[in-house]
Amino acid sequence: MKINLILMTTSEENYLKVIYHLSLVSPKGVNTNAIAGMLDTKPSSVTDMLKKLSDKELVAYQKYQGVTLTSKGFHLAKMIVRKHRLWEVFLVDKLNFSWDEVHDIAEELEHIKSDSLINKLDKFLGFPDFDPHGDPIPNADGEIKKVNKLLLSEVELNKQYRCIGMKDSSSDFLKYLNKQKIALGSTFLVKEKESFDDTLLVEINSKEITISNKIATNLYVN
Amino acid sequence: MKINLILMTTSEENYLKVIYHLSLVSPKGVNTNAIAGMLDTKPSSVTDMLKKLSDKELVAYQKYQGVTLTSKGFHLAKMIVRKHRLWEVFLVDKLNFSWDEVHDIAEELEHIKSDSLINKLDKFLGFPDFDPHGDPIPNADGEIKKVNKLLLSEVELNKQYRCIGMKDSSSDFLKYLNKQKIALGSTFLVKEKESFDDTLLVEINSKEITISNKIATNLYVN
DNA sequence: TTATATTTTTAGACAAAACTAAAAATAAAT
DNA sequence: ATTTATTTTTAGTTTTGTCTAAAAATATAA
Repeated sequence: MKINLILMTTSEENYLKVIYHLSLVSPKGVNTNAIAGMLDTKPSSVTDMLKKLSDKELVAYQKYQGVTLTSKGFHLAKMIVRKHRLWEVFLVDKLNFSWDEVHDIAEELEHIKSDSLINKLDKFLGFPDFDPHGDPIPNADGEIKKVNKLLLSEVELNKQYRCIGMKDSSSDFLKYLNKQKIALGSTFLVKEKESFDDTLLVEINSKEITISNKIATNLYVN
Repeated sequence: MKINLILMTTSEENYLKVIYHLSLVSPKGVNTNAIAGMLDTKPSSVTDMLKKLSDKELVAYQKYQGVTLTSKGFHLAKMIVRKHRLWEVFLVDKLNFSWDEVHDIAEELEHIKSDSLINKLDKFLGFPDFDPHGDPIPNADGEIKKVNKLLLSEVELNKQYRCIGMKDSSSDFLKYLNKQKIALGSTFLVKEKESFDDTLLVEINSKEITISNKIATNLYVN
């Protein structure tokens, strides 16, 4: 699929990316308000942009019915996600940023338009499959490595698990994890689950700590 | 000088950069038409932008009299040039782009807004003093390493010189140099100068070639 | 010095992407 | 099935950066 000819503005790319992320949760159709919320903009602005994206055949849009991505739009969205995550790997692995600092910078870098740039970057980084938060990096064809993962809140007691990603990659959450010395690859063993509030007693890096349900529902393990 | 608080659009940055480059040649004042030519835009658009930049106190602008950069504008311009050239080093040294491919990509990368990014990149690259075309890279304070250089067209006969930069860094010129196997660091020895058209007979990398005056006036040596 | 040419600026218009406020459609609740 | 609430869209503005066409200033030439 050669669709690099399509010239996209930064704004269009941001909409496409948000629709992509939201459609992973609600594949039936993404609503205007949800998009507006994610982009910190007004629903009326979203409607305008949906018409534009629809004209470009990147989304299927019916008034009042929400949007879905077309295959073109889906592929393009994955390419933007690919760029974002590759740049995050670069920032952490090569420039020594910490994982809670890279999102905003990658948010800018993802809009640089050059296929050869991103493919050379990919090679330079050793074709990584996952970004610093454990999110999968689509390859040049848009293919994504699937990994079976479950939330820490759903695991069996007294079995070893390994941290492989975060559902929430906000700076605040990542800083909390830093404080608790939880990182990608940390091993978890859930010893007890408090039935009242689902708080977990977890052995992590051979130290025991308690983890709230809110935290546990944002950590992926396998 | 802390002027990172000033938020600049990509367009404003491009104007500032062009005014910087032009003012190195005509320090008395840069004219509207010259700016329009460099940015491939209309003089009327330039006038509009000069007013904007003047309001921000980045340029000193008097109707019909051309512009000069203020110290604020001068520093900001050097920071943009710094980013451009550091990204060029990254593209060539780390991603293995050739020197004639990097300009357009660096043109986009130079507008990424993050001081820590550019300073970490600088460190990652080993604090280079020159970009792949031999142009000096301003440091974080805006200081530029001065090097005494002269044009190949101005050198004495039968003396060794080393290529240290190009006046013209266009892709076409760089491709010509590739073909002639001329690169940064190549050694030149001018054996003859044709008085009629100033064509040079040059020994370069122990091979003799003739070099037109146009080429010779675009190569810096020392 | 007056006429001509060039450069620069003004005035008004346009497209992109956002906004506000009001209207219309859909969903939820009585 | 109405009424009420929520969501979404329309209509009309705004801002940024561009444009064209015309006017004004400056530079060049006769």
